[in-house]
Amino acid sequence: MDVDNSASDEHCSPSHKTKESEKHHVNGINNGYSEKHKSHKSDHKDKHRDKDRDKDRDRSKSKDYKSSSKDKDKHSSSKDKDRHSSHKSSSKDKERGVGDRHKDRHRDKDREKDKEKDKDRHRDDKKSSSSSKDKDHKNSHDKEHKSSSKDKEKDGKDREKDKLKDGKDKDREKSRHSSSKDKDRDRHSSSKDKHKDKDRHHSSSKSKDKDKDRKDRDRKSDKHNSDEKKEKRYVEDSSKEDSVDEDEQKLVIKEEPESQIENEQNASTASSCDYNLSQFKDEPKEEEEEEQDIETEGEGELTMDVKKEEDDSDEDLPLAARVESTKRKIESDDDEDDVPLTVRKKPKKEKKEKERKKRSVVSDEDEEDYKSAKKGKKKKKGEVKSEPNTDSPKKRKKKDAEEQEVWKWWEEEKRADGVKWVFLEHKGPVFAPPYEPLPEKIKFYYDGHEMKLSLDAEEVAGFYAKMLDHDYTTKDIFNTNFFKDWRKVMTDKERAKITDLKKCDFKKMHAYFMDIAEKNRNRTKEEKQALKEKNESIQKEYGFCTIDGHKEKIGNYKIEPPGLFRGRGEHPKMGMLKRRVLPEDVMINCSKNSKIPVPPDGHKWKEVRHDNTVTWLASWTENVQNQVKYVMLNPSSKLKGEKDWQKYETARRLHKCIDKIRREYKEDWKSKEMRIRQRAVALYFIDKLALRAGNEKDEDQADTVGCCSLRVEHIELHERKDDKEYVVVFDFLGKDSIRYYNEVPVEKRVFKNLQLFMENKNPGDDLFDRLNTTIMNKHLNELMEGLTAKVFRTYNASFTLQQQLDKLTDPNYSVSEMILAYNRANRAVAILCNHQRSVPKGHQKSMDRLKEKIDAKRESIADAERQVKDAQRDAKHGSVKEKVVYDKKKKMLARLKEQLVKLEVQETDRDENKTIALGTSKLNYLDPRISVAWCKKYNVPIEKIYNKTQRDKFRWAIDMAGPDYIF
DNA sequence: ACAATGACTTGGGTATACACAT
DNA sequence: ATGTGTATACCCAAGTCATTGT
Repeated sequence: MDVDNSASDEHCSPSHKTKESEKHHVNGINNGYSEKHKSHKSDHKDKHRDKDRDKDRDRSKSKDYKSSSKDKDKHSSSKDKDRHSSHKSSSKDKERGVGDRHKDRHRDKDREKDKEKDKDRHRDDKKSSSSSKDKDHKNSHDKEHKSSSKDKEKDGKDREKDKLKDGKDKDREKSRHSSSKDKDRDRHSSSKDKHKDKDRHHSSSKSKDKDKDRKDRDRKSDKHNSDEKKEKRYVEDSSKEDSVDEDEQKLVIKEEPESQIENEQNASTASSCDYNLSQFKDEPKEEEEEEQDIETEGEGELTMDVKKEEDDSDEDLPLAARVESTKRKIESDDDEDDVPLTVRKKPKKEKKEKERKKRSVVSDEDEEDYKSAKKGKKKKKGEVKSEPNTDSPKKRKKKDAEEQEVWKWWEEEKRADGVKWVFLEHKGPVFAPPYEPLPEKIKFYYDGHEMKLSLDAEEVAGFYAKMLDHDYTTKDIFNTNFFKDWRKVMTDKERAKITDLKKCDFKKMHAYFMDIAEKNRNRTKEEKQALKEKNESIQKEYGFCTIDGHKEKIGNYKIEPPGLFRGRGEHPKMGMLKRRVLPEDVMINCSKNSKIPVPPDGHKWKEVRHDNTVTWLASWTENVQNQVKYVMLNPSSKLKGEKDWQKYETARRLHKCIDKIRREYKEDWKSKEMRIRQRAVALYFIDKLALRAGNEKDEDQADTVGCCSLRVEHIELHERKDDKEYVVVFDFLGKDSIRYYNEVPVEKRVFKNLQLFMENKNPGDDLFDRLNTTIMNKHLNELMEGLTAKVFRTYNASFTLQQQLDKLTDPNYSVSEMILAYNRANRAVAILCNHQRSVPKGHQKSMDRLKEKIDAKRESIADAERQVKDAQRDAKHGSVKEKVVYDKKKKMLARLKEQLVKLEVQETDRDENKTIALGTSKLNYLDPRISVAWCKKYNVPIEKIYNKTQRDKFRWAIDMAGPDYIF
């Protein structure tokens, strides 16, 4: 078996996958891809609003929501009402306060819901049935839009399937009504939001919440009726099952609450698909056949294993790979690097405590050392500077500036402990400029009347006014959140008067801000220059720090200014006020004996710390999401660079054992234990499709998922689709609410497993109900030290790049063709990682222009060809002069042709790139040494691949990697 | 044992700088 | 020289994952 082949053919192979996705991208994204996907999402949300409204109606009986009820009057359309109710529910959350919410969320909400459920049940039943139909309808509708004309046929099929589904839904509906306890199921099918509240807690999470237990019991008894048969089988099979499943079976059968509380763990684990395994065993024919198939396969693998183990004890590398690894050993000290990297991790736990105690003593000494070291270095540098230089003065200046900055930390020995620095000095962060009040003549109007706002209220109003023509202000959640937070900063008087956002007129303010922006754009050169210089001087002072004797750039030394929170996707907190950060909020981290930054006049820091186990220089807690924000170093710094390097080294270590891991998870697809099967299938997706891990999310964040948090509604199974067998269609919103859509043919066994996982689950249920990222990563770490889910993404991205570069590069290419090849390889990775961007505005226009240019160029080439012919004729019997003319013409023609090629290349490149963002993968996933090696090998100037910033970030790689570097 | 938190990486959007054509 | 379109820098949100606290 050849590593390369197995990797490329079965896993994440961009060659076939790329085409697949590219097709998709071309067909799907082009046609307003992102809009559609947004609407897709909001459709989804809308379904749940119906229910929310009902809930709210009930609530408003007891509680008085002043502003909301008035709002309601203003909203005339029914659509508005729907939205309105949905943000009301989110504002309720906020009223409870962030801190409370975290602690009490589950308990309180559960209780509330329990009470309400009874009231709402009937209505909900109706709603949910209609909404689920609605959903199907909308799905198919969506798909119609999604697919291009090319996919019309496919669409027809889909629609048929949707019809089928409709039928099924109705059936489900019937059974639901016949059931006496249907709360939970209702919640699943009708409200994703609610579902999230607790049912999304993975079954593996062992909740102590009594309410939850009760619900689990309810659910079980639900199933008990319909699934009796299966459970009986359970009893029969139980002896064969392993212990975990046995426990679950007992649980399902027993209905006594006590035993369930006793077995809490299993109670919460037992979910709708608990019987699946035994049921699965009930269709043995096919499975047995398969098992045998696989077993024979397995034998083959086994013998191979033995062989490998013979010649390579610790890593089962095939020959090809071993050559690579030996190459690597010779080429660089990479393998040595592995050692300290791994060593570094080990002692963390033990050491941390010791460190903390030691630090104060040891670090002081060290700091002294470094301080003197710093001085020493400075002297050295001075010497270097004064050394006679043969270059011209200009050059010398430039060179010096560069040389001085370069710190070849990668040639130094690494620290094995968790200490990140010994000496750290900086000037603290830069705060946002204070608020500048509006000029007198710029006014705000409420209900048609001019109104002077207090300073605070005006500032916040200004945040909104600036965004007036942004999409955000059309969203109700945004408006509600903003209005609520705005009212908080108003004076009592203002608050009493301003009760409806719709009556607020920010237009004058908006115009004023636009005017300022316009003026800023039209600044004269001198003004721009002055501004630039001012910024540079600020950067010079605050943008750098001294760390272990070296001056390094800080990443974000400016503290975020106040404003309105702009969450992505359907973020429940969008529009909330992001408070101004004061020095009193800011924690400073630096050396004890450094010059401690001075807070702005009349202020003091929240705290000054000297923690050298972290890399941040300053931090504060942001008020919207209650998250800590940090001031950290620039990517060009040692601290970041070393980590980056380490990341790729981990990925390379994965390369060495990837075959074994793949073999293992394939084996686990047959496991008796559900949790292992789920883990294995999920890992397969993470590996093959480079999915993100998929942590659990709170409900006060946008609803997005990754691999482990996939829900049943996010995949569709097709035994056959477009001539392919066992196709899984993924359609979900991932990080940043970017849609992931992919049709993936999978192994039969995976397909069957997925069917099993999905059995008897509702769309809102977790696909992998026995799995979360913690379990996954724990398992991965057992397979290889330092291995986590995201390493697969790095590994597959980098490996793909290397493969694609090998495949796409022809040594005879011109530089521009080389760049095209590189970009294509880069693009394959971006597609694999689903890195998208919205089509830049004016793309079509610029494409048209490019085409015109190309046409023009063609014409001039044709023209030139004619001229060449003429000149040739003249030259034949003409003088020397005419021959020179001929040569000239020939050269011109060649140049023109070259230009044409360049343009055409540019055209392809740009068009292929319009929906794909290359930057993210280039910056975060591709081992820069691969690119550097490629450049060196084919004599492509590194500047063509990496711009200045990127070269700074990857300086270590540029310095380190030779043309023969292999990932 | 699990939720919460902390630290750090990854990610797309947007304002601005810059390059390039006219 | 100017305008236009693209590339880059900047911004900060949103992930991952390990550790901490309860």
